[in-house]
Amino acid sequence: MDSIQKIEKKWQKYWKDHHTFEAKIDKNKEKYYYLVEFPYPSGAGLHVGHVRSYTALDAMARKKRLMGYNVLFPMGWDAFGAPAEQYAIKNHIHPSAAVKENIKTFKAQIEDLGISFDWSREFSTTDPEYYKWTQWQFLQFFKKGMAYKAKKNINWCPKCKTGLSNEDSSGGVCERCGTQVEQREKEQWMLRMSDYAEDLIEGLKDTDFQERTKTAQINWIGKSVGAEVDFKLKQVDEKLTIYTTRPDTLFGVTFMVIAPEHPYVDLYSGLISNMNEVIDYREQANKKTEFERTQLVKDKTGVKLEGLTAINPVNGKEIPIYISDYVMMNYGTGAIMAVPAHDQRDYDFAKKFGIDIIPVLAPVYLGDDAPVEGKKNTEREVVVVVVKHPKEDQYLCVRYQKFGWQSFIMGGIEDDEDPEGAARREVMEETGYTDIKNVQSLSFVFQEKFYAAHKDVNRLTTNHVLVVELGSLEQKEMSEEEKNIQEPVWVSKKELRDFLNFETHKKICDFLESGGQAFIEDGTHINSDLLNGLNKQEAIDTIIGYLEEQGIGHKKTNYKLQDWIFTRQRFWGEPIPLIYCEECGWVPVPEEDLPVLLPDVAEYEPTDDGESPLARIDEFVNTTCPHCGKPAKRETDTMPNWAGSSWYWLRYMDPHNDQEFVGKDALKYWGKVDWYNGGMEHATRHLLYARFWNQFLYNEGLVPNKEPFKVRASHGMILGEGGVKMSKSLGNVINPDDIVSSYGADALRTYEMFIGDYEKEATWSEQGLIGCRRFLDKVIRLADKVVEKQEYSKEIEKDIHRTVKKVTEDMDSLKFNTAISALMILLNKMEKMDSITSMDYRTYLILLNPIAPHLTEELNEIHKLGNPICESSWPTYDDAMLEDSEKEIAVQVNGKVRATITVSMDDDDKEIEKKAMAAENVQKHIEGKDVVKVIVIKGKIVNIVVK
RNA sequence: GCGGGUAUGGCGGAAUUGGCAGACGCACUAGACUUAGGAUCUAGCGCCGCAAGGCUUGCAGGUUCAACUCCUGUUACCCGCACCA
Repeated sequence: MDSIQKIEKKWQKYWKDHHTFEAKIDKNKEKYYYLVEFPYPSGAGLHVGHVRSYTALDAMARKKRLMGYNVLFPMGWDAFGAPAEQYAIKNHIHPSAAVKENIKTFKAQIEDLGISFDWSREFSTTDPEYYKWTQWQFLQFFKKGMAYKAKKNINWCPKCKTGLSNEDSSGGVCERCGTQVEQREKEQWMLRMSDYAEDLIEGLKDTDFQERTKTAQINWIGKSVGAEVDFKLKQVDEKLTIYTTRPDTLFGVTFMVIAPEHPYVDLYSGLISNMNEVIDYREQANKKTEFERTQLVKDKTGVKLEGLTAINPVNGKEIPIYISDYVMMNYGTGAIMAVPAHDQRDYDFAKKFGIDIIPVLAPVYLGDDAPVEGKKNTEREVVVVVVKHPKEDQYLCVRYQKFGWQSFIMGGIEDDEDPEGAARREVMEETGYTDIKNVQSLSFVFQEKFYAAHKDVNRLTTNHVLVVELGSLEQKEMSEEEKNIQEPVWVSKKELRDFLNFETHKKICDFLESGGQAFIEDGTHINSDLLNGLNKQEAIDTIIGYLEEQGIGHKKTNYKLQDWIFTRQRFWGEPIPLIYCEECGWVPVPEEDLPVLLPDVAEYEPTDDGESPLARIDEFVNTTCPHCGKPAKRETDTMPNWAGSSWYWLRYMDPHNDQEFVGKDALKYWGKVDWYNGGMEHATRHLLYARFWNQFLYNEGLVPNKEPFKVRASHGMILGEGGVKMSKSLGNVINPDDIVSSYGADALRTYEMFIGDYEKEATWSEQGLIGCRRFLDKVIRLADKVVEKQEYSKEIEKDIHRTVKKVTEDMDSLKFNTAISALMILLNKMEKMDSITSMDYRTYLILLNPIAPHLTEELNEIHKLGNPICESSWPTYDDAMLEDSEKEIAVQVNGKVRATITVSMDDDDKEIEKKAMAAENVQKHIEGKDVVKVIVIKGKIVNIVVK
């Protein structure tokens, strides 16, 4: 046999010469469209991670073809972007030259792997024939008002000297270089992606994406349902509109916060007496990077607007207004109502600024004695008083002898009392301490439902928790009788939890220890007028109804998803095909003038002034208005590198069409991508952009499906030996070329498919690779046993059918590792036989072909087993051949395996039971015991239960 | 903080969806053979134990004749989002 490399080259040439993998529209065949994310052709060349996903889809594609499907499996290049530009800047050559060079390397590497891409459909996003249509589609957005230019604060990377979309500056750093982004005001082209927020969530239902991909998208879109509420300003006849998801807590509003950039700050600067302080704060906030704003989460800052207040629309209370950078201008209305009792951020702010905290929602606990049905229901307002020792770290508790209660001091609030008064009275009455220095009401209120045995009624108590400080231990005399009813006890902080026998009082300990926190869970509304007694959801519905009735608010859904910033101030991207005319405004370049080509000059450096390098090229900039013919200027910003990848799968269907971006017939036949493979890092960027783009085209009637992709799968990363990420600096990068030249492409492919769960990370192991090479060598040696015969060997006939089934199913669900394992098992069996038939061998080779295509073709040819495998069909299996007539099953005694017995498929349960009981070791374990039960699961197991 | 995920021998990982845990591969051990290699073949290989046997799927409970699998709680790690009201 020739060397591995020679064989691989030979078959690669064969497939190329015979156009084996070129897809043609064939209405008699069912289509299947496999897509793998096209790479950015970097100078570093192919990575073993690319090999993993390309091979996986290649294996599925090859198998589907053998099964008779018309498979589209294309490849191309996503070549706009920074690295090529950097290279060009350094070496003063046009980026397209560098791109051309890199593509050549990449393509040769992929061809060496024997991936069955249809190269007749290859293109690069940087080809003018391609980006002509990217520009054309941008104009469709423009014409529908879906692209607009807006001056706004954008994310600016000072290193790359370009604006970035929110998706590209996630976490406040530039996706490309990791630099902290700054906020810069700039005019930018935007695509109205936020209009599609709901559709992008809804559309997920029509896809089979992995759960993690769906949730990543849903989180990014960030839908929240709430209400907008208008608060009148006291000093002027104007209202401040806020957005909240918790309109049910409206009665607990004690202040409001607006974003530092909120327009009201300037609008009402005349009314604000501390404007200097406010402006100061705003400037500081502006200087903070996104990073600083989010890193200092805990520490709230802000300034009160003196002289400007709002009125709570539901109770008429006057409410102070603050500015603070914890409220963002770009979400909701840039203003919030603050309810410190029920929002942690508001709570932190209120604590820092000494603002009131009013609980309006109380948790409801069930007492130890549950309410009894049929008993009278009564309600009571109650205080629970935590008394601090004046010197020691101790708390005053009470032992209520009669009921065995050990608790804080408790008591009812009388009609003419407030909670504070009740607290004072109860402390004095029950414990005799009189020197009460200070009573503080905690923002902790809870309700408890229980059966009050001493009164024989059901009770619902609303418990107000107060903290009392004593000035001294001055105490009035208490009678023995009183002490017998209730005995005051000082308990140290450490023993407090053990002493208290009320669960609710332990919760008070939690609250005190945590330093206080907002209550954000569900409960029952209190202090809330029409909402009292309702739970969270009921109250939200009720109050929204009320607000709408009164015309002071309405239900509102908000999304975090924002419009797509679609311009970059860089050279190496698609020029935006628009012209600015003093007379006519923005005018699209006429379709017949597309593409607007990137000029061919040697100045690619980005500029500090935020202008694209294209702005320096007069011949490019100066043109005439297509509308009125007067002198006009071209847009000089370019598109982001996500533009070209937002529709490339459509172009593959019809890549050479110079009349349309894709022909109708091709669209109709190939439809949507059936299986799309790509990296997890694109779950919220490329994948969202692509879906948005496609949905827009769908709404314009330009494509037949609203969702472009059916299945989305992603491969796990391949880590270097030792489980660390492969990186140049660690020097542990595996170059696929080296592996191919020393072990062969088939061995590399087999190994990468065998390495583990396709969707999880995997660690590279040279030894593992060698193991796979050995496996292929064994397959070669197996040929020595072959005798010509057109039927399966009786001995392994069933094994072959089972393996066909296993491999067929596993390969469709990315379980390549178990498919290969099944093939190894079958191989081990065949190796033990004296001879195998040519049909055994050929079937085996076809099953292995999708994984190791070169070797299997070669063996098939040199042993004259039949047509080239790529021109043959996938084997089928017979269900009747899957089961053995006899089977070994386990016999358990009390769940422990004690023996195995051989049963025939025709044996009935009685027969099996008889055999099980007869087994020697079973006898030993049931001897002298009662057989309680015998469970026979046919074909699986017998379990004998004894006592 | 919110959301998603993972946890099984020395290692990568299997387990028909509740039915013999550790398939298959790697590493390792012993032996055979040789053309001395990235060999090949045979046997062994979760842990404790001479054995009988016992223990074992992150940890603690529960349901069941039977739990890696279902339920409750808990820990650790990974990923995504995050002052989003």
